[in-house]
Amino acid sequence: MGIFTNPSSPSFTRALHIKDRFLQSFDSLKQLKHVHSQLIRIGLDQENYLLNLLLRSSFDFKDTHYTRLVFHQTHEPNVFLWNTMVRGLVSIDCFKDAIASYASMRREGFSPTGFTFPFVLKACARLLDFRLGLKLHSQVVKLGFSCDVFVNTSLVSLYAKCGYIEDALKVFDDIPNKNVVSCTAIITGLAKCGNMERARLLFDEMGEKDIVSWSTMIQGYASNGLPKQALELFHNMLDHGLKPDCYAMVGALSACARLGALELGEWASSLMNIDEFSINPVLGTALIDMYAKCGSMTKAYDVFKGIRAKDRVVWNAEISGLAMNGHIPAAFAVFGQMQKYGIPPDGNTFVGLLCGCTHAGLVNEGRQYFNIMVRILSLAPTIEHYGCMVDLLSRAGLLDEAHQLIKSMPMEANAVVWGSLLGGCRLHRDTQLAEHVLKKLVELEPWNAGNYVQLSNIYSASHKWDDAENVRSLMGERGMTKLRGCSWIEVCGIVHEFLVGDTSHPLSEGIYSKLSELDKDLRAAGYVPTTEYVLFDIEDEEKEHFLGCHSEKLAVAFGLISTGPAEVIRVVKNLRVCGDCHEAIKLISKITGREIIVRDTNRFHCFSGGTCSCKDYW
DNA sequence: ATAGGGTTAG
Repeated sequence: MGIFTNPSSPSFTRALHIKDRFLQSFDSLKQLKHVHSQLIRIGLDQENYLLNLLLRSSFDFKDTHYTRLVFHQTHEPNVFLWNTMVRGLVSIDCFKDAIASYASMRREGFSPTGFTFPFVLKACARLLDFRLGLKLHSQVVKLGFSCDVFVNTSLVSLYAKCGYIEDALKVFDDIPNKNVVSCTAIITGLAKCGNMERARLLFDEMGEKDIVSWSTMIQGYASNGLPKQALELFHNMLDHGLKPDCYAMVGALSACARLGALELGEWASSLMNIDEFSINPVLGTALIDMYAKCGSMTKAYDVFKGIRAKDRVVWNAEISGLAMNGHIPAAFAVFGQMQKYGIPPDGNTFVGLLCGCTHAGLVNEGRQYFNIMVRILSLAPTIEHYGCMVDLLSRAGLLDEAHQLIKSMPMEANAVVWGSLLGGCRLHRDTQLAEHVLKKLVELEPWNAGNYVQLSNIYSASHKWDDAENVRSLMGERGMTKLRGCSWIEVCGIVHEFLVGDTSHPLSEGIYSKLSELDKDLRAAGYVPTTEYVLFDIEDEEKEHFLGCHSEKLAVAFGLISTGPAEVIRVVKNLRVCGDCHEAIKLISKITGREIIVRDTNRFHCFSGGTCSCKDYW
């Protein structure tokens, strides 16, 4: 029996006093230890209720040494103390220790309670240990917790995190009293495996929605490449009178980043106290990334400067942003700063740096960074690093060396790597190697129509008519639908979408008359439309007249007629920018004196005064 | 007398 059962005991008031002290927070471990010493002095240091509060507070300081000391000095730990131990270890990310602690608890003969399982299952989920999960699940059943909604929600989350969505669904379906949390757990799992339709059905069926469920859906759309749906839901959430939390904000910002929707992104960020972005590095990173992907590095840098506790991810986002926007010396300088501040770089840091080298064609610098990473820092290069190196070498025309590197890689090359080599083939007009690469790409991405189109174009150009025809019929057999080129432009906070040859826009007439006006100007400037790009074109479209109707041209023309003369025109395209359009947009930037930024699947093209920041390589 | 499950950026 504990001290609180006997109010007449002389220690009762002192125990109450100490209990109240535990309900406040502690500024330092020293303060906590002081209260511990008081417990010992007044002889209450074996009072399990108070010890449990002490143990719980001790985890705030992430000092497992002291935590263990408290626990081991307890003569007769009860199940509350064991649960607190497991929970605390999970809360400080010591998942293996948490599981070990659970094992000790069982060895000591304690039977887990309904509270124990959520903690230990969470540890298991974070370790992605499916086998242990199965064992725990059978204990859950054996000990009679199969109807506990808390325990089952943890199981759903565990299976979903490990990628076993069917098992997760099975557990979920059998939960008798589902609630908003268990629904959110399964929605997370469905979103993770890309099944947003089913996730949405469940979401719409949920009676009660809270900020977590909204945020989960928004984030699910954003990370599954459905940014418009993400933003639509974000608006819905606001209409329901909910204020975005940092999770919803990160989802909305990443959707804006994908769409290149700068104004929307700034509007979204204005819904949150601006200080939050300086205090929370996750939020800050999302905002940097949004600005970077919208081509606005000046603003990204302001955010970056303001973030108080810059972790490695913050630094990486800034470096990558600068690199992808072509500010290479600045990217190198920020890397220098990062080292000065003693933040050790990781693999992602080097992806950013190598991407910068590729952008600027700095072959030697790229080789140096690769060596620093591998030889000095002993970081194992991933396929992304090889992709950057292949890109770098290919761009410089070192196609053989790039091809050799692919063959010598410790892993199988993926489509990105082969795609980089193909870029080099395109730039340096090597159709033979391109044919080889495209065959690989068709194998690796049988669903990607662009590869078939390019391969067939190359066959046609080298008069291999039969091969060309075979590729075409293969496309037909596989029921391929060509991915239609699609571009977005945001004007006054509204995202306008254009498809190839689109005439559905309300201002379509104005857009096309602007295009024919530009056509005259371009011809007067001596521009001759080129057909050689057709060879490597991924959009299989008739080019019956110059300045045809590729989506990026439509979007640019719309930008010209609907924005002020000093505004930057920002277009985002879902495919690589077409070569012909690229030439045309360069000249449009010269004739109109406008700055035009086109982000395609590979990189930024900043057109200004008749040239492009990509130096005609993409 | 004590506690619990679900959501974020590269």
